[in-house]
Amino acid sequence: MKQPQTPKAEQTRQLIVARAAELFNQKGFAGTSYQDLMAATGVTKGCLYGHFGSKEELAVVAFEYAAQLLIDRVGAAMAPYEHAGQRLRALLQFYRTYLAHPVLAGGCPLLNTAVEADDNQPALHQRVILVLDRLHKGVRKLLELGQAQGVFNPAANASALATFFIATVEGAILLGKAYNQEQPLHTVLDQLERFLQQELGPF
Amino acid sequence: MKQPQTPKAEQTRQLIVARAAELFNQKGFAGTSYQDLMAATGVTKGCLYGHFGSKEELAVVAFEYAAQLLIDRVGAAMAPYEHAGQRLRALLQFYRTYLAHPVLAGGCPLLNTAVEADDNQPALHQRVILVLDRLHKGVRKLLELGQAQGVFNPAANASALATFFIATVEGAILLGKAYNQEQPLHTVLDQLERFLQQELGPF
DNA sequence: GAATAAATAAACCAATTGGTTTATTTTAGG
DNA sequence: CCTAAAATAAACCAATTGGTTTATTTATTC
Repeated sequence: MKQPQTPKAEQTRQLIVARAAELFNQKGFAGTSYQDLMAATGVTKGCLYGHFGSKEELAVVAFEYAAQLLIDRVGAAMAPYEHAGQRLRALLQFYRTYLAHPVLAGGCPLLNTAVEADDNQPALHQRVILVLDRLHKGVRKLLELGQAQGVFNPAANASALATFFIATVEGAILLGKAYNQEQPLHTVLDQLERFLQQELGPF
Repeated sequence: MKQPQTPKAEQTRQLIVARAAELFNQKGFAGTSYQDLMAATGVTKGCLYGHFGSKEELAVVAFEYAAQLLIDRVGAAMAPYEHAGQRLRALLQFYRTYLAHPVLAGGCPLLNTAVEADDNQPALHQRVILVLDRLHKGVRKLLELGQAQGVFNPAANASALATFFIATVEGAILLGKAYNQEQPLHTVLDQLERFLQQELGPF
């Protein structure tokens, strides 16, 4: 059953990917069965296998979809600004609303997939690293932009701060989800902002 | 098959718990089957069911074992010191060696279990929260001790810093495991230490 | 060494797993 | 409207899942 990619087929494929991404994000790879996928997509097993050769293949495509969604949302949050300080504030603000407006039901796909994949799914694990790299590069470039603009302390270690930013934000989401409360998320982001203000200068 | 808890039975039980804790920590709850458990423990399915009524029951006991192990190790790392600054340094040092000397194969059980359980296993999720609370309390008390000893800035928000500490450390472990490198872990912990120095004063 | 407890081996269970195939129906586009 | 593509329904697969039972063997106490 080859799919010569008619518009309709492409649309079905996208629906599958979007719903699968949510399911995997909530239940994990091992915890998601084809029955779950059929129920969530409203599509037949035959149709699923028509589009994706295996659960793993679907999971990889779904993760890349989720990761792109995340990156797009982060980008959109910062898009209105060009001043690096404003962009950084927008980025922090994006994560402040993460529990209320998650990119995907089930929390952060980067966090969830990283944890499950690192010991078990090499294909997914590899993609997680690529996305972490993209995210790190994005944050680092933002900090370097601010340094070039003269608004951030030029002596700050942009790369190390980007690493720290990602770790802290992911930890904050972990706590927020675990407690199902905004408070720990806000607490952590407030402290993170303090720290950044101090390393980069006021922004 | 009731187990009137003879010393031998207790010993077998502990072996099961220890090995199961590692397995669950590596493969997750959904990803671990009784076949896996039998292989890892070297014990029969009948024996497993003799000691634990279900996979979930075993997973809960195994998580509590892992969590206690973590708390004990953290405590042991700080035990040699009574000066709060030294204790805090020991705590940071403990996490610096976390990848090389993890409490349990598969990374941090708190991180792993929190991520998988929050949407799927209410029994485990509940225990995760209890352990996060204990950990938070421990860190907070350490900071308050330092304030009482006059070595930490008394104006610092001990509770918020404790939350921040846990989030950042878990995020650091996440990155270290994802990249399978010590570098991100060290980078994050170095920045965390800088921040703490600044909030608490030099220690 | 006898009594007892613990563990094994293995058969058994119904349900589900990931995955395949095929004939049929639905749908879309030229 | 007709063709080709897409999706369905359903049967099928062997393997595995979590879980139970029972008779037997192995250890461990006292």
